[in-house]
Amino acid sequence: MRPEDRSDGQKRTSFIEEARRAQIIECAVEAFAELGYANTSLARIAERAGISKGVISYHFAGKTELIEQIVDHVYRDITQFVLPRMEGEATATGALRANIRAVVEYMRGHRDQLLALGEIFNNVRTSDGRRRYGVAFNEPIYEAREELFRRGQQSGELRSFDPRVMAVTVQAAIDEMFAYWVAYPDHDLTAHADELADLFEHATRAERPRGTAGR
Amino acid sequence: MRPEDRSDGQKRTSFIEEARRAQIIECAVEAFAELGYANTSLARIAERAGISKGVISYHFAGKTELIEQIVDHVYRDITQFVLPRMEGEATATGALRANIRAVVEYMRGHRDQLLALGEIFNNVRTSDGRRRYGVAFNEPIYEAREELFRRGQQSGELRSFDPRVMAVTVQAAIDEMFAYWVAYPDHDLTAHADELADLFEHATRAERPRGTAGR
Amino acid sequence: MRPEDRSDGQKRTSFIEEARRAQIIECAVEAFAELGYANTSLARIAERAGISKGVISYHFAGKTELIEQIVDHVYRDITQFVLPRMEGEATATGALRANIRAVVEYMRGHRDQLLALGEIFNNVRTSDGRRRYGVAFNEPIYEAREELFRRGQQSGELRSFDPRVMAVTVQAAIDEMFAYWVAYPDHDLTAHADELADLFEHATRAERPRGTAGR
Amino acid sequence: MRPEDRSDGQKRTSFIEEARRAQIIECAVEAFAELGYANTSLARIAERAGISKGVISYHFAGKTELIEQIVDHVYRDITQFVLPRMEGEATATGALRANIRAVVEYMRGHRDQLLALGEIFNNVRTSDGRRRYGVAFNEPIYEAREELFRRGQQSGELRSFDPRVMAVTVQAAIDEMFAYWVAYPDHDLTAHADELADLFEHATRAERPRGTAGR
DNA sequence: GATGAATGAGCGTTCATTCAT
DNA sequence: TATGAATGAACGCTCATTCAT
Repeated sequence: MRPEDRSDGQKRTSFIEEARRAQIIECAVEAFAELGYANTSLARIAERAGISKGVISYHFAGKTELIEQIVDHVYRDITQFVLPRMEGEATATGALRANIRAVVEYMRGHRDQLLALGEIFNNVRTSDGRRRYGVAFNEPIYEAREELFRRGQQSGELRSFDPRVMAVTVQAAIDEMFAYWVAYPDHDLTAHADELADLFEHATRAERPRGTAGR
Repeated sequence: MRPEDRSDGQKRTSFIEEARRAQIIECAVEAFAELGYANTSLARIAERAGISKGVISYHFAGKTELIEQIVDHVYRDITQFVLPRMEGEATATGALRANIRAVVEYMRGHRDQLLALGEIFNNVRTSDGRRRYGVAFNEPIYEAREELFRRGQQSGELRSFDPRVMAVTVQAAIDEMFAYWVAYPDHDLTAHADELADLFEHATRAERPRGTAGR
Repeated sequence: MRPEDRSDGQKRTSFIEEARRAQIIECAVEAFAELGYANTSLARIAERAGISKGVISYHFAGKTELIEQIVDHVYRDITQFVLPRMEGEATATGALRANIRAVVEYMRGHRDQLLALGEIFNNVRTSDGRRRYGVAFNEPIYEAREELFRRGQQSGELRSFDPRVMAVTVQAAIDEMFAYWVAYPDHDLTAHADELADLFEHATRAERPRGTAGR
Repeated sequence: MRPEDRSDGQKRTSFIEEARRAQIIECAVEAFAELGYANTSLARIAERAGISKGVISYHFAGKTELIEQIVDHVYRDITQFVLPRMEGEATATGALRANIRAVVEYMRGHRDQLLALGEIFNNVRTSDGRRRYGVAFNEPIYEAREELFRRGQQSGELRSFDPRVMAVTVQAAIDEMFAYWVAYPDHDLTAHADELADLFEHATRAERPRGTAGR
């Protein structure tokens, strides 16, 4: 029985327990990133970690739980990295630019994590065949960005558009920037990020009224 | 033994042969779309087609060839559908809008095909572990769209931006629109398409020179 | 229904029928020789013959009958070649030497046939797991050679030894000469054959009585 | 995952691991001997061992490794048995006779091992279609026997003949003696062995010079 | 006479999982 | 805590054979 299951609530996880879990998660991330979802078996992960295959089953209830832990771990990591870097921006445009830059900065240091997350999102299914981590999993991100756009529209900074479509599209643009960089590692991420920021600035900002130009 | 490509080019495949191959491809597309790549085995495909598992091996050299045929089939289909609908547009903005609308129209009638293509693109790997259909597979699309943007920039219709980033981002926006619609089948595709067209119109059109308005 | 099955006894096999059967047997021999028994399937044979797989099943009751036909064909061929070349030899030693030389001559022109025969002998089993063509299949050869040796012993040409062991060993020596030549195609078959003839001459000839030497 | 060769060389395989491997090898030998190469599948071997099919794949990297282990095992076994029994023989003729007797003695107790080895030698091929264990695999035996004959020729004990042909023929004679005994289990192996020893003694010993006898 | 099409069994292999130690 | 050992299902694929045309 793993310590976590203890009912007395004491010392739910030992240090060594946590270290093993972290090590396994790390190796699993590497495996998913390098080999792809379909080619990543528990045996391959164990091989990378230099441990017996059974150890994974001991520390995680099954492949499903291991994957959930990976998703949790990476998601928490990204959020902790990106959110602080978006604070203090007065305008929606500024916040979006900061958002994109922060994500790009994260990408550089966490290529494997993001690749693994992508493999998992694209492939993991529930037993009834539906995606386990569908678009719906992005809802928090969409909603935050929607809120950002809505405030910008209310303040007159941004033009009128569907905030949900814009939020979804921004995410798609960022994700594809990552995929493109993975495919072409020499690709200039910083330039791409700036282009994206410009793109969405033009796409969202309020238009100066045409008639007033000659005033 | 299936009749191989004859050197004289005559009667390469019989009618019944083609029918079976088409049926198998169709069922495979359904399976990939519904079950996802990792859960789609030849047995599952055969089950859907109501045939014995070995029949697939009889008509296709292997799973690899079946997948290649699916990719070829869908790619040819989508190209034949979209390209004609983009002709006759004078402006880059108009062409892009027509492009988005055509793809949306295709999506409605070919949800499974596009889903299957996505599953295949995201998962198929060569024996050395690299993606079989990587971003590079989108190169023709990127280049066509780049050319469109470049001509728009030269004519003064569009502002200055990196055409490659814009091309990549347009594709990402379209792909994500599809994924979003799959996740939320009640989502208004037409409205989304129009929003995208507006978005990229704002993002790409030339800015009226600030100084010339005689303020 | 194949013509052979006709009860009226007329024209049991047509010319074209025989030609096809001969062609299939020839290609099967090649396949067994090149690929080995385990890798030779009806499909592979058909491929070599440039015919559909089903044709073999049409002309032969099954793989079993095809193999039987091959054995019959090759056996008859060998016998027809070797026997005439052994006639006219007065002594047992001379007959054996002629025998070895004739077989060697046959080997040179029928490498594949002998290889195929070997593959079949070593591998074909009856349904109860026993060898279909065991050592027992060599009985006619053994007996003929035994008879030769026995006559040589009666005439005083040969010393006293077990004719059966000698007959078996001669066959083994010839078979291994063939295998060795197959493995080393540059090996000098003629020299090997002469060595064998010498070897068995020394091994079989009557010894001059030791005591009489000083007479 | 089976514990691979550790770099520190410690505890490479557990006791139970070795026991299972030995058991599987033993059952595989039986299966090859009884059923023949083509009819021996991992499933059949597992059936004999009373274990699940996957267990074999767990203990051996694949069918190839299992077969290699069988060959290694039997080869080592036979060498350890025969070599000591050939020592202390002063003459080449004596050594050869001891050799034949030792092999016969081994045959009696290891019928299946030798049968299995034969099945494997005659059938296993590399992926390019060539024999995995060809005649070349007998080279060490040939060379040792060649050396024996050569020394006998130099000492004047043996007549002049091609040592390689003689070595190859001796091996063929021994192998065929085994095959004959397998086909006719009541066959008198001891008598056969003595006949062979006589045969090769006559075939190899120096002839008394014809002229010196003072006829 | 000949063929394309299909079948069902069996192949070697990989997998996630279980369990006694 | 950790592991080696084992399992049974499923995988992609090949096979000899059957059969309607």
